[in-house]
Amino acid sequence: MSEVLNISEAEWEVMRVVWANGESTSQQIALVLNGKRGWSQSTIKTLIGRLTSKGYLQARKDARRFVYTTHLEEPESLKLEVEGLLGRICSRKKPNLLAYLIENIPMTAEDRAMLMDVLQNKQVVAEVPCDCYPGQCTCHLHASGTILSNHSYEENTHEN
Amino acid sequence: MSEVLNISEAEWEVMRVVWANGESTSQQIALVLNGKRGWSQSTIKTLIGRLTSKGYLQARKDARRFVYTTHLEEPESLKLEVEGLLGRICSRKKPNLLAYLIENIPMTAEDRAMLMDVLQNKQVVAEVPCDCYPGQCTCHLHASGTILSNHSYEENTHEN
DNA sequence: GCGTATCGTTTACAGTTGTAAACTATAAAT
DNA sequence: ATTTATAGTTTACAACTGTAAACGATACGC
Repeated sequence: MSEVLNISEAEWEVMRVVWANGESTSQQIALVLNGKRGWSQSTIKTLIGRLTSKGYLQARKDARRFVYTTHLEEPESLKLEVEGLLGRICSRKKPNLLAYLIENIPMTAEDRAMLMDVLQNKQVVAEVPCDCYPGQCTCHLHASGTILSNHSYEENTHEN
Repeated sequence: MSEVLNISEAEWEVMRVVWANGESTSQQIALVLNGKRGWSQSTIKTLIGRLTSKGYLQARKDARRFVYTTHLEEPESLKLEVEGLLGRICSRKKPNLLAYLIENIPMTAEDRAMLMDVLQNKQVVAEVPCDCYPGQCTCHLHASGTILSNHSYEENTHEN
């Protein structure tokens, strides 16, 4: 549960059907995705084929047709994808993104309470280190000013 | 600030340099990305070219060279990307993803307090509606228990 | 047994992405 | 003026994606 997934957007649509329904035939998948995206059976077959060779779907012969299953879990998969995206920004900016998401994801009172709880139990650190490659984040711009050991981005709100 | 971005992974690396340094020449960008990814100047030029034709970078002639800038903001861009990913799962599952992120994103006490605050002020809804296409989410499987009006996918989970 | 519907497999083909060499223009150095 | 360094533009090319038609095998209806 930590390698990088290689599921394209279109392939993801197929995975969702299998995640939602468990064992699925290409026909069932095609039914859903023909409705949702207008894709032909051919297209679905191609996508299933690709997912199968990538190892994300398993095919079990059942009488005349194949039944497809997956060992992947949807939540895990999405986590991997999201983590991939989060790797694109400085760690120090991630809490702000979180704030944005909290503001924009609709939730019930229970959800909120649950998140409250998670947040309350969250371990914090004294400082979140900038993990960007120098030149890709303003944290580093002033970092080497006086070489002051390791922490050195106290006034990053402005640059030159 | 709401269209879908089309910035590939490699292109994003270029954007980060411009976001971090503001006006940048291809040379500066190449310096950073040669260090980080080992890419040649040629590669950088290609990426810059693509970003420019996509309209994500603007080129201003400065003496003999071009200076590149962007009108995009990094946080906005990432939000768009993340939102794209979030569109891949049922809205009802998003709060759980949030919990996961809170648990896994390192933050300071201030960050946590800030998020607490955001959470405390968060408007909640009585119920988060499932926004999945039928057949791509289990929410729908049981949703039609007694209704059976227009939708007709109640027994797709099995076929002969 | 023979046509027909149904699967799965092969082939197709254009667009995007990663990665870069080759080519061209031009300014700087001598 | 000629070489050389530097910047940008064109061309390249394989892998991956989106989308599907064509082909082949086979089971079902009659």
